[in-house]
Amino acid sequence: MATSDLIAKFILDLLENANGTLELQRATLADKFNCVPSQINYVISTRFSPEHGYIVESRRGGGGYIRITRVRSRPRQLIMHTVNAVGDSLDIRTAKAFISNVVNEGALDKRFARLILSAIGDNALRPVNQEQRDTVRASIFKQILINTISE
Amino acid sequence: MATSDLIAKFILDLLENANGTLELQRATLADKFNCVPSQINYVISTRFSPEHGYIVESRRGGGGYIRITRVRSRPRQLIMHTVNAVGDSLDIRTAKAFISNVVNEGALDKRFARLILSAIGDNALRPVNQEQRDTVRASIFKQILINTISE
DNA sequence: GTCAAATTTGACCTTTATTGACCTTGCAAT
DNA sequence: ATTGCAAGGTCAATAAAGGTCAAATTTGAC
Repeated sequence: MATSDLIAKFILDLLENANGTLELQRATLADKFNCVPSQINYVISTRFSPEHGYIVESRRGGGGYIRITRVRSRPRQLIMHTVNAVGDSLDIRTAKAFISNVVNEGALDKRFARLILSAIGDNALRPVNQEQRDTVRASIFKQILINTISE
Repeated sequence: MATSDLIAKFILDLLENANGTLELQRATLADKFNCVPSQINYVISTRFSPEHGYIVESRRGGGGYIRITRVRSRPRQLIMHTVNAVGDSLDIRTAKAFISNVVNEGALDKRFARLILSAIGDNALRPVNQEQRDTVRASIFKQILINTISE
């Protein structure tokens, strides 16, 4: 397993035990995993972004820290929030982040998630030219989410 | 026996021992069989596609992998039949007909059906211009159906 | 023996991870 | 205010995977 995955898993564990919020020292953590400090930033920005459902705050200087907080909201709300967060354009990476967040929060079934992914994946959108893909992706994504909660 | 067959057999064995799911390194495997890495893709796409009942996921970059999972699927024939019946273009009326047929046959859940409809409806495809819509619709539709039978 | 399908190869591309040099901010002792 | 250390932040270069596509070759049916 890649170092970044291990770090992410470690943070996830901490969050679990700490009931959704934690503070960590970048240098210390980097040391624990024998990596450079900036890799911690990499992990945080790729796996603990707002799209993934986390808020990250930090402070530099003596006694500095990085605080990660997991945000939860009720399913319907979360989905609407997600719909609103998606703009007119959506790349596949960001889409994946949104989806995994919604799944993690229990607001969406895994099977649905996979189905959505297949609908907005590059394979399905092959007939759409590159410049338009992200726009179409955003549209489909939002439409599906909206339909998911209606009824 | 052709190399591709040997590779396929090897993967099949691994799947057997690993109870239906496995992760492999493309380069390593290619090395083991003295072939170029892309031949692994060839084997996977010709013998472990969703149509054959497998889900393949992968990740690039450091610590990358290819994961193959064998899946159960009962109403596969009907769905595959439908996939094959859809050409390169699909208007919304025909799509609805296909979907309701599959639903009536019990091969697809109603909720899934609704989701698919919202993904290929004119609302979702608004950003796509008229001339291209049916093409895109066909592509998304097939992609979703194929993914539906895996899982 | 011919032709189409399947396989094999390789050049080139994209994505993800890792690393390190350099930058900014906060705090506290002068 | 100034200075110095203690954090954390940024960004670009490089490395480490896997993906794609089409040309070349082999195989098999007829």
